Amino acid sequence: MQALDMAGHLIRRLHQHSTQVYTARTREAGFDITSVQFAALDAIKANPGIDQAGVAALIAYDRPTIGEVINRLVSKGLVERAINDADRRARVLRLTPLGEETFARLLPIVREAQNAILGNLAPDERTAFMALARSAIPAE
Amino acid sequence: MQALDMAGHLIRRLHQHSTQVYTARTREAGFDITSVQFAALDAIKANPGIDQAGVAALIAYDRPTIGEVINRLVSKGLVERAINDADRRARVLRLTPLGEETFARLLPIVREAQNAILGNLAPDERTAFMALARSAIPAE
DNA sequence: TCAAATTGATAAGTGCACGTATCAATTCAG
DNA sequence: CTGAATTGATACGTGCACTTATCAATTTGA
Repeated sequence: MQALDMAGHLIRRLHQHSTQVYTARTREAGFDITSVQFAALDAIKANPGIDQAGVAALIAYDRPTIGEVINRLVSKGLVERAINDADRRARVLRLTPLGEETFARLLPIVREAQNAILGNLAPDERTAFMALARSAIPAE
Repeated sequence: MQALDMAGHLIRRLHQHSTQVYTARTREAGFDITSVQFAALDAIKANPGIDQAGVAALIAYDRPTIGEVINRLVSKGLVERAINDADRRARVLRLTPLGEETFARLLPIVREAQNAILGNLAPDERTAFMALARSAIPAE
């Protein structure tokens, strides 16, 4: 068992833990919005009129994945998608009123989940971890 | 854009980066074995005769996922699966000779990839990161 | 001892995550 | 100005990752 203490394995375990905490907290609060969907909502809220490729670039996903994520957000009534008249290839995205309201209610829960994710670390360790993580991630 | 600097998002980006480095290195070397498949091979090599549930527990996956991973390893001829006569529910797993040989050739490449994954960190930062990651992951 | 609980495996379904390919729309270069 | 390259979106395929459900085999406990 050499794999267990490799960086890649630890990072995967962290990601697994992070996802489980996120899902548990948001479900408890009555939401059915995955972390990718939340990130997409956040990007669209901050950049109304952005297109799908823009969202993908902002939150570091590939376009096919984001296309399907947006599909789910549209079918949940949280996002509206329209053809951009200036560039007819692009789909202009905006939060619906329900999307705005849902995001506002979800945000504090997601924030709280972040503390829980690093709940095994002391406050100064959390800061150190976040700084190291930021450095380790390649620029783009 | 509040999500970008949240712990969950940083961890996801790290995981994405880690997977990309692993995949690039192993593909370059001519292998088609994912990181989960490698972890499973490692667990089976270290514990010949282990069953699927044992592998899942060791490397922290759910049983259905590991079942499919083992399927792929069996169809690649790297693992053999037999019914355990002592407990006929269980499938006893072992590396085939090809599995042994493949693992031996793959191991140094995977090890090298671990350094590359944390390539943006200085040596002492890597140690610190690994220690914080270990602490952050829940006990079991 | 035998019904109940547990355990190992698998099936079915959802949702990423990414590579590759394709198509349409736009931009750019000669 | 027009053919080539680029860009936005989508389709398709693979491989996780997990939940829930089901079934069979085993263990257990009254």
